[in-house]
Parts: sequence; structure tokens; C-alpha cells
Amino acid sequence: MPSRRDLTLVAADVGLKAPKKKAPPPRTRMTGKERREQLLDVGRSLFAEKGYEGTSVEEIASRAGVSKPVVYEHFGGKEGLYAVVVDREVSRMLGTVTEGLSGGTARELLEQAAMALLSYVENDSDGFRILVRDSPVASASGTFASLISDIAGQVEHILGREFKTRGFDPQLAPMYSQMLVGMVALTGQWWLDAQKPDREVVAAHLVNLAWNGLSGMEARPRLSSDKRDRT
Amino acid sequence: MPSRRDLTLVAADVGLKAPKKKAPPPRTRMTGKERREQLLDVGRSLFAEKGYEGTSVEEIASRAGVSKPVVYEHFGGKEGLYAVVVDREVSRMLGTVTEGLSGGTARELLEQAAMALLSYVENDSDGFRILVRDSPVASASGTFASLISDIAGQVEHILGREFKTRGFDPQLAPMYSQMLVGMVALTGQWWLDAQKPDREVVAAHLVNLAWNGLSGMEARPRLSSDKRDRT
DNA sequence: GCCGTAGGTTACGCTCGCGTAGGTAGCAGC
DNA sequence: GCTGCTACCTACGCGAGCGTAACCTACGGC
Repeated sequence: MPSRRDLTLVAADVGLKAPKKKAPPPRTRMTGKERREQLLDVGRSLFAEKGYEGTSVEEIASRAGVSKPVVYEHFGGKEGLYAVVVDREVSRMLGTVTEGLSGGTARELLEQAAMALLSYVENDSDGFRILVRDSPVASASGTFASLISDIAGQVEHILGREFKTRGFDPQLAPMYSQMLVGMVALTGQWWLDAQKPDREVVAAHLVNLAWNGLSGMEARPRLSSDKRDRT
Repeated sequence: MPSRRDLTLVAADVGLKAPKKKAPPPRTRMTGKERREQLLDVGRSLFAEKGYEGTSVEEIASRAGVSKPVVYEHFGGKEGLYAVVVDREVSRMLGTVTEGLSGGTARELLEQAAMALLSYVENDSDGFRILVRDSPVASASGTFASLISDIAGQVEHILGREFKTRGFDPQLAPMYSQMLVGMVALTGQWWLDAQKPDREVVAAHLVNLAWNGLSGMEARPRLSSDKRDRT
């Protein structure tokens, strides 16, 4: 038996790789941390593309240029990896949004939130896709609650406060949170597909509907932070 | 047709034990049509509960009190069954909504649509759950488009017309469709979970936000068709 | 009463994908 | 140069689940 394993490193990249879109993995040796991050990246991308169940551990490993046990070494399994990916993505999204809020009037806050959220969608579209999809077992087990629905729960508090000062029943905040989040979420998905209008334009229209309602909609809405003239 | 069939029919309706989880299979013999309908019912319920991939053909068959090949006989496979279930559900939903529209002002149409949609959610919650979930391979293949997003496309036309008469750019109709549909869809999901307010109340608030916007919201909105006093 | 057919069954083959056992290559540090 | 640790590998066990082949059975027509 030839024990010169380093040759396999050379031979590997020409290898009989999986179907189509495959780049020759350089088969590098990384530190634990590096590999872990890389696996998270690869996993995020694949989960976004094919969903949790549609993604196999083997594919993740192969895309990362390693073999399955490496994944199990780091995350204990598919669900472990997924959990970390989702957790990171949730906080990344919430971070992006809360960071984007600089205060001001309610209307301004709304605009800022819309812009921040669309930024997240644009910059981290894979993450957004994952959040929008239903979770692996969560949706199967017992009550039906998507990740976004959970996230909408986070909005309750902000909205609840605003409701109170405006004299509305704060008990209704959850419901309105769902409405607003649903509005943004589906629009975000649609926007990802047909990337037609710029982020600012989408945000302006989003705010237009949410703030003015159908009855008071402006034909060419603009964000208050925006100086340009747009459709 | 006078027949001993009747006996099996009597036994058959015992087989329509949709609500509960498991029961000893009564092992009835049905006609092709009956079995087909039953399988569709069972399939709908299971797909709603566990999603497409989470549901096995075996489980469908067993829940219907038959063996697997029966399913293949009728639908050619899991995907075939799913396709029929989805197709029926889409048209059932669209039917419910369009039926609920009796015309009038834009505002009235909106109210009617909201009420009709919530009726659908209430009466056919399994179907709604399926529509809200992502499709089997559709989401995996190429571009990302959920069923609801497709449905939102149907709304474009109605909205487009309204936009034209109101002097808005009808090119923007798709975007606003997504917003409105997303709003209703997520609210519907949330409502299924915590069945808190009555349908009329949810509809009233839905219309409140969609029509008046956050800036002009009423604290205790009512549908114009509603005579009662509500929160 | 016989028999065709609709409705159904049991029993398999096969693939995919999860998770694991057990071994190998390089890079410390003494 | 041996020891040992970290990163990584090949190779398998195994169950779930799709789909099929082949056989069974009761009912209703003639």
C-alpha cells in the first residue's frame, strides 16, 4: 500500500466531483475555528438554497472540501449546524435593524426600520431566505410558528410602547406586529426575486402603505432622509 | 343500485376520523372516487401538519386505512397527491375570496376580501397552512417563489385597475400586492395559533392598518358591515 | 354458478442520507 | 526522532421511505 498521502492532495482537485457547479476544492488544512466558520458559511448558503431537509450533510462537507465526520466533529450533526446558523442569522438581523434606528419621530423610526431591514435582505440574502423558510422540526412539532412569526414577537414591545403613548390598546400590538412584519417579509422575498427597484424605493413604498394606508397613499413616496426625486 | 355496498358505506364513514391521530384501521372497501377523496383529505391534513417532506406515503396510506400501492394507484406518488391537494386548495381559496366580493367602494372591497380570506383560514386551516408553507421542490429549484407569493400575483390585476383609476403607477401594483398579501398571510398564521380575537375583529384591524395606515389608525376599528361595538 | 374486474394486499428492491468506528497525515515540543 | 495532539480521512451500519411486482378477493353481470 502506498502511504504517500500527500499525492492525494494533488489528485483530489481533478477528482470526480459531484454534479455541476463545483469548484475544485483546494483541500486545505485549517484550524478548528477557520473550518467551523467555513462550515457555517457553506451551511448557510446551502440551507438558503435548498432548505433544511433538502440539504445533506454530505453536500455541506463536500462543498467545504472536507468529509462528513468533520461536520459532526464541529456541530454534532445537521441540526446542530442549522441551529447555530439560524441563531447567528437572527441576531445579525436584529442587530442590523436596531443599529439602524437612530430615533426621532415614529414615522422616522419606521423609515429607518424599513431601510435597515432591506439592507439586511440585500446584504445577507441567504440568511433572510433561511429566516423566511420554516424551521426543520419546529413547524412539524405541535403549534405552528415560523421564525418570522417569532421575530415579529420582538417588534411587539416597540410597537406596544408607541401604542400606549398614542392611546391605543397595547394588547393589540402583537397583532399589528404580525401585520407589519408579514408585509415586509413577503415584500422582501419578492424583492429578492425580481430585484427591480432600489432599496430606497421599496422602503419608501413600504412606508407609504404602512404609514399612510391605501386611503392616503402618495403616488411617489419618498423617505424623509432622501433628497432625490424618484418613482 | 341496490347492493350490499351499503354495508361498507356505513362502515366507511367511521373511516372519516379526521381529527384524532391514530385508530385501528377499520379496513373498509370503497369505490375509487371515495377512496380518492379520502386520500386527498388525509393528505391535506398530514401535509398541513408535517409539511411535504415530513409526510411519508406510508403514513398517508395507513391513516386512510389502506396500504401504500393504493396511493400510487390513484396519484402516481407523493408528488402527484400533493399537486392535487395544492391545486384544489388554491382554487378553493381564490373561490372563497372572489365569492365574498360583492362590489362597492374600494374600502368595502377591502373589507370583504379580508373577511373572506379569514373565513377561508378559519374553515380550511389545513389548506391555509399548506399554502403558507413552501412547496416541495419549487422552493429548491432555481428562483425562490412561495405559493403565497404566486397568489399575490393574482391580486395584482385587481389592484392594478384600482391604481389606474386613482392615478398611481400600475407598475407598482405587484409590489403592493406582496405587501398586502404578506400582511394578511402572516396575520392569518398568527391567528391560527392564538385564536384570540374573532374573525371580524381581526379583519377590522387588518383593514384599519391597510386602509388608514399607522398615521391614521382608529383605536377601535369596525367594518362598515358590522353593527356591533367592539374592541 | 362462473368469471372479470375493481379494489386491495404482502413483500420486496433500492437509494439516500444520517451518524459512527477506526485509522492516517502533519505539526508541535521535548 | 519519538510522542502526542489536532485535523481529517475511508468505510461502513442502518433505518426511512419511495416505488413496484405479483398475488388475492369480493361483488355484480350474465
